[in-house]
Amino acid sequence: MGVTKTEMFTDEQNKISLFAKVFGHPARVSILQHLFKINSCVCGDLVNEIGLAQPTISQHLKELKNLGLIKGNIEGTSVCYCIHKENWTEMKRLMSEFLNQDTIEQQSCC
Amino acid sequence: MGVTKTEMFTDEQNKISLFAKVFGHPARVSILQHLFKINSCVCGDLVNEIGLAQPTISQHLKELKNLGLIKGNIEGTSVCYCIHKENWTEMKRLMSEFLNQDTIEQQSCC
DNA sequence: TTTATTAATCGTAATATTGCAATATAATAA
DNA sequence: TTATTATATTGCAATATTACGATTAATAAA
Repeated sequence: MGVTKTEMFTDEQNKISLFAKVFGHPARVSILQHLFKINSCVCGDLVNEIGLAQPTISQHLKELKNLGLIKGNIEGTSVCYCIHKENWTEMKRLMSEFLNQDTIEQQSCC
Repeated sequence: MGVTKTEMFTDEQNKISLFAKVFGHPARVSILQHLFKINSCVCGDLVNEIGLAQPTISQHLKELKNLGLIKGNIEGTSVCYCIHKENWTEMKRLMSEFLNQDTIEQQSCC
């Protein structure tokens, strides 16, 4: 197996888990933090910044792009990446709602 | 390979990705939502609630327990699970900081 | 004690993920 | 045209994840 049974869950649950999954690797966390820190397009230096091989970084970037969290602009021979702010905001709404479930009531039992 | 090179990342980046990874499966999202909805210990009915086999649910519960997000109390033949509120709050702080990086400045370029 | 009930663990098959060398592609520079 | 540079894609090996049947362990009920 190894295949997730998405059909038994709601769209929201599947969406949350898809976003979470892409954050489930430190390289992708690192890439996003770097893009936020620079706060502009980053061309090239992601491979030097993070210590993984170029094809590996390229693959991680692809996953972030597939989920719409970053966008890439071709600039000559290089590609410049930056955060897709609108989509990030939308993702954040979904994840925050999930994370803030605990603030609704308070009466733990164990 | 298939093995994550954690040694090239900071503790914070690895921690974020570990929490995110556990949210990266809809069954675990669903389990947590159910525990929050009930807002008390849940004994047994998680297997009925979610449509997966008992060993599968047990495995997902173990992962949530390993990260400290839930706790289980043995009650007779059954085990009662609930959210570990303190650890949830701590996790939330870490994840929120990561998610709210976009609010620091605003001057996208692409 | 015997029998049910409940949840954990073991074992295993199927699939997914990670990482990188090799190669391909695309744009610019000489 | 022919390098050169930067990124993407392919192919593959190693490992991880998901799911579940079978079994085990532990308590409760008869």
